[in-house]
Amino acid sequence: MQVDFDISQPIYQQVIIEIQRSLVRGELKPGDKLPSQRDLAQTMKVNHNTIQRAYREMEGEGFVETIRGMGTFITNNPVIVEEIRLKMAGESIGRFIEEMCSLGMKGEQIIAAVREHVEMMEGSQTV
Amino acid sequence: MQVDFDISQPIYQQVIIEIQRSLVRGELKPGDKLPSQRDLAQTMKVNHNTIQRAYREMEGEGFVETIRGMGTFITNNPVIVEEIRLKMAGESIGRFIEEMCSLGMKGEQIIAAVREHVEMMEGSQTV
Amino acid sequence: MQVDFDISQPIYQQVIIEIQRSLVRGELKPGDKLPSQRDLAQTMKVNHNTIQRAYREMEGEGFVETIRGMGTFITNNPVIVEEIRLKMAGESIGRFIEEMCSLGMKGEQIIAAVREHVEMMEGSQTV
Amino acid sequence: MQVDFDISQPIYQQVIIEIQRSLVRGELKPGDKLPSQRDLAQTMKVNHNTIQRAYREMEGEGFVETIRGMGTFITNNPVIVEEIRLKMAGESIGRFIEEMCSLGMKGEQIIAAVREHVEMMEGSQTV
DNA sequence: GTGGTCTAGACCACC
DNA sequence: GTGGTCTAGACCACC
Repeated sequence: MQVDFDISQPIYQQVIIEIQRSLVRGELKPGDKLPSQRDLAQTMKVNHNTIQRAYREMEGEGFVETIRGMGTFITNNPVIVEEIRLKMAGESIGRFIEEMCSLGMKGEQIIAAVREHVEMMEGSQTV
Repeated sequence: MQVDFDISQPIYQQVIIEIQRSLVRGELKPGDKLPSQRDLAQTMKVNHNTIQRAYREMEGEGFVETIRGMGTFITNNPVIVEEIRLKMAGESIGRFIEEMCSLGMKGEQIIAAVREHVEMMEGSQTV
Repeated sequence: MQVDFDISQPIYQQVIIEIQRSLVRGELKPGDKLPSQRDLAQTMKVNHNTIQRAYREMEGEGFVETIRGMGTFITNNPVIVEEIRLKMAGESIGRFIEEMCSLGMKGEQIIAAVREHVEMMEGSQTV
Repeated sequence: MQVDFDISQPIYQQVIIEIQRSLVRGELKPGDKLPSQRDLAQTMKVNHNTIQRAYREMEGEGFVETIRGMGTFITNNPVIVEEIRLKMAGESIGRFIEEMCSLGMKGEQIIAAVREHVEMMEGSQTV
């Protein structure tokens, strides 16, 4: 879980996104233990308080649970995987549509452009 | 044209993108003179070689023209605005679809999700 | 808002309680601006991060709203005063009943003892 | 008998309360010998003069008796258990009603709120 | 070992 | 001026 950080976003948010991606990709599963705050801090070369902030935010969203003295765990509820996936997809779509609008494209044009791109990709993959 | 830079991409590319955005937004027009390399370097607080690299890349794409002793100008051809717009839209769509695929979503799902989001936005504005 | 801290509870929680009490007592009202994080930190002789933690927790509960560069404000909704009052009363009752149970008293005994005490007080105040 | 101390109250009083709680919980019985002042001081990590002060106060209340050369004993009278229980309950009720009044609640409301809370607890356990 | 709290102090973004 | 982020490091509680 070694990543380079972006200056355009707080580190703790990038930590959250990395963990959520791992969950969506299936590398982490509901009930799994996350690395200890200090360990992950060392691995990611950031301060333990920064990891704690990330873990605490995720706890506030019900995505992880912290048991004092034991560690932090992905909430043991299979539903969260789908929840996180949808949340991340929604954010991705939001950013994308904003970008397209700033390029002067309107709703129908955006949908058409995405469809075109998708069909092009599927065509090239002989689906 | 004050921006914050991202460490995830060379600065000269970010400079190019900023200039292209200005063109698409209509703040720059075909035939307009760009700031001198040293002026822009100062404004953007980057090294003037970085600006030079950006201008040279754009010249290679036929997007700008440098006239010795006069400065650098947006190519005086109205068509380039649309070209740039489409190029940027295509890049944006590419990144977006890549993100969605990494979240496990497939072609039709992506199109449906975008349509849903667009309709939601239009619904809340048109009514 | 000068208080002495208790070692039995985190400082940031004590800060939250002090602010909630001020609200319930009417010294603070919905919409009021709280002291800036740095100012309150200085007044209370704690670190600004400790105050920030308190403010952030309250924001998570929808009790205050922070506007970057402007400050932190009690949520401008009269309903919260009653919400906070009920929340604090509930916590108070919970602690009390726990204490009484640890003294071996049961439900009806506790109610009877409270009633007795209340009537004694009201009697002595000529109500 | 390991406890954390509160700065809001003299330590010797906290020592007294701990001993009284042990009696009410049945961990100590009338006639039992208390630890020696120096032993208890070491266990509780406080100065032995603090323990001496606590023992002396309790002796003043007739709750313990010190026999020169033998040690300090809980007064060998079964009635004291009930006395202590009632005294502690009374203090607890007093603090509680003060808290509720400071939240703007009046006598009947307080009784109603306690009854509600108690019934809720019993409902969830009896069923 | 694991998380929780706190500090002092730095630097940033927005106004 | 106001909040936001981050660090290094301390000390604590619980196991």
